[in-house]
Amino acid sequence: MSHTLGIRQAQKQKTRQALLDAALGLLEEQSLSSLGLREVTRAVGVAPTAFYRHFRSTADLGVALVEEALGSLHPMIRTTVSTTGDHEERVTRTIELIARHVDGYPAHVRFIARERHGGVQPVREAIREQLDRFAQEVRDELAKDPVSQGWTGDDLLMLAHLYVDQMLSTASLFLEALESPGEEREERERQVARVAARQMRLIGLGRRHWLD
Amino acid sequence: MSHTLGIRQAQKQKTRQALLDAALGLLEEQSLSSLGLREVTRAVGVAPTAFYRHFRSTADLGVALVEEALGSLHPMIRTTVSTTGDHEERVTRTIELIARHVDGYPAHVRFIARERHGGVQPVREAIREQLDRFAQEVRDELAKDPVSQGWTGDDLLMLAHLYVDQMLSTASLFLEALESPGEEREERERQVARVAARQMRLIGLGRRHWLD
DNA sequence: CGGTTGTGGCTACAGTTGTTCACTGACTTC
DNA sequence: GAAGTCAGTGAACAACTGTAGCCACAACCG
Repeated sequence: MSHTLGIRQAQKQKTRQALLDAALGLLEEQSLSSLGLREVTRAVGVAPTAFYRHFRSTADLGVALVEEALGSLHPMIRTTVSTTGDHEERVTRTIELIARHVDGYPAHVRFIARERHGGVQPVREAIREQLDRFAQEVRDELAKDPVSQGWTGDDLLMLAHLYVDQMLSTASLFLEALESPGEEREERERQVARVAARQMRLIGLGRRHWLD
Repeated sequence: MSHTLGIRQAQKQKTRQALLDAALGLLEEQSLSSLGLREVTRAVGVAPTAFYRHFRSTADLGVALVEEALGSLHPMIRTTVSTTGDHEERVTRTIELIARHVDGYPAHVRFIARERHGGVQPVREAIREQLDRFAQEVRDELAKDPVSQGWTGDDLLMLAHLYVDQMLSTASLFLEALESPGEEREERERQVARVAARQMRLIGLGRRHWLD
């Protein structure tokens, strides 16, 4: 299926990616609704009008960024939730994975947290769509677990949403810890991991006693 | 203690409040980091320079808005968490209260949800400060409950944070429901209330089995 | 090879922005 | 009642914004 792009298409993808990267960098200290098209092109080193060859507007670029930040995350979610082992083990592994992802893609995480409730409607919707998909996937994995016997699909979905929200909230806290002055950082990361682990453990307890 | 303001001070407070109100209105469809000072003064009907008599910058105005949106909410939190009755009853009453608050002050709720992770650092910090205070207050109320016997202060605080996050997330969902086209609105509100109630019930279950 | 396509550059335009300065005139204080 | 304070005004500034029209030139296709 993979068609080798012509030199032309390849160059276009390259500048497009440069625009996305530059925008993501600029969004570390402002929100999308204040991001200017000229600002982005200036950072890349292309003419302002070149922007239109790739995106209709900055809102459009924002939607593309959502895809980039969350689109490739679905397989990761599925495997994380479905890994075997006892509950305690799964909790620590999930949190470790979140921490690693935040370390690897801090700008993406910040972007999602910021624009989830941000001022640009199409971007908000794109994020909500992706998160809803996450919740559905988590529910599907939870359904396979023997603990879920007797649960209604509705209840499984509400638990899945709780997990997804919890994961995103934890990611955001890891991000804050990441921005701490050097010496405090590790300590704050450990504390975030500790609190998050106990919260997930508590939710897991509620889950096990749901049908009492 | 309450000193009657002179006519002058009263007028000043009045325009200050007008600026805050106008800003809150404008922030329904954009984020603080893109809010212009001239935009605000234009909406109020005063000269741009008048803005400086009240705020150093729009970020400064944002911090004032945080105070207005959350400052007066502390007594409400305390009484809500501490009300007597069985757990089920408390859950539905809390959610009812959140729904009512979102109905009464939708712009404030939107502002907090939007700027909690927004692009303006001083505002983010102001919100975090207030939410941390909420968590501490919730912990203090939880500590009085006999169910909390044997709990460490640390564990109570982590549970309190879970509750606060859950409340804010629920408020944001109510807000989305509020913006639905007329006929769907009530139905979506009911669904949000139902899911939120079950999530809080599940957390409550985890809480009761924490020390097993 | 020759014609077509399309990415990106350049110039220009009309609006907007934050901030400054000197100012007015109603209120407050002595 | 005179002197002082200070919220709000108006004009001017340089810098910035999104968008339009036209052009260059490298890559593509027949």
